Amino acid sequence: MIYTPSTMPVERAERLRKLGLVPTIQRSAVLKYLEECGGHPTVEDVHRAVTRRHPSIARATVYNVLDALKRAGAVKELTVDREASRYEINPKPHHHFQCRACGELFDVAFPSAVKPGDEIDGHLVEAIHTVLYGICAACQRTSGHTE
Amino acid sequence: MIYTPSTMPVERAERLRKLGLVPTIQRSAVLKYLEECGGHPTVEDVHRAVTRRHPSIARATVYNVLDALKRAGAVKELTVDREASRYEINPKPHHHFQCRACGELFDVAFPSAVKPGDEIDGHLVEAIHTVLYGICAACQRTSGHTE
DNA sequence: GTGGCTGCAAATCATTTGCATATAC
DNA sequence: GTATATGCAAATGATTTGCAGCCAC
Repeated sequence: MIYTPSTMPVERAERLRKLGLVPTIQRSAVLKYLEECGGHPTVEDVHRAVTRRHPSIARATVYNVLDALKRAGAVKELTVDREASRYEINPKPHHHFQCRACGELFDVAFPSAVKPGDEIDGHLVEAIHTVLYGICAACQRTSGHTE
Repeated sequence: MIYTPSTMPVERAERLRKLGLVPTIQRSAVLKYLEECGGHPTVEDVHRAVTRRHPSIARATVYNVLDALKRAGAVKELTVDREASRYEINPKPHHHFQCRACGELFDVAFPSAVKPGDEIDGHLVEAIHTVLYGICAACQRTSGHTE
């Protein structure tokens, strides 16, 4: 097993500690990538990216790290249909739109009819997960999107 | 291979034909179960139920049948997080609520802030998939639901 | 030192696929 | 008879797990 001792910016180590996580080079690298990419990478995306600088990071470790970051509230897991999970830095509340032509996923913002704290049929709402499906702006311009 | 010749109510055979599907006993049985159960069964649920009367139905056939019914518009596939897909008879539009205590899935109705045909950031919306998470009415009465 | 993490490999689970055979019409 | 479905088994792909060795503190 190749296990690289941690060297990372002090700020990110501090950031991880504040999240209640032992700062390791793997966690630092994953967090750094998520902050920089700004999109909705899959586990594979994260693993591929992080592997460039740290070739020995295991796929299972990426799963572990993402799960730890999720439980610490630093990132959100995003599941659309049965595709591989995606992760994003926890930002202000928003929803997602997936284009059925190109498959791309977009952040979209719109008012929700329901908010955390609301009650529906006696059920207490804590979180809302909405995905819109359709044709994205770019694909509408490309002919052939109508089926 | 044991392949049972079809015997089914004329109405359901007709129903399947109107959906553009060759009526087979397997399709009839799956449709019948979905109509009767009224919930959100998984593929395994459907397979287990249908197997009682037709012991030789293959799991793969249940997948095929559900997919055919879905493409024909008779049922909807429902994915929540990374759990196994669930299927429901295509009813009037509604959303779903999942209890994080007991895991149960409920149908809920509330006005959507977005409708099919709307545009958001230039993206054309065709469908909306919303899942609410929280504590259901029954689990709120049971102490211990607050973590 | 000690408990928490990691790398690696094997296992699991839902779903898909290939193919020979049976059915609907 | 022909196109379509089914049963069965093996393959796939994402995710999880078990475990021995390493690191943070």
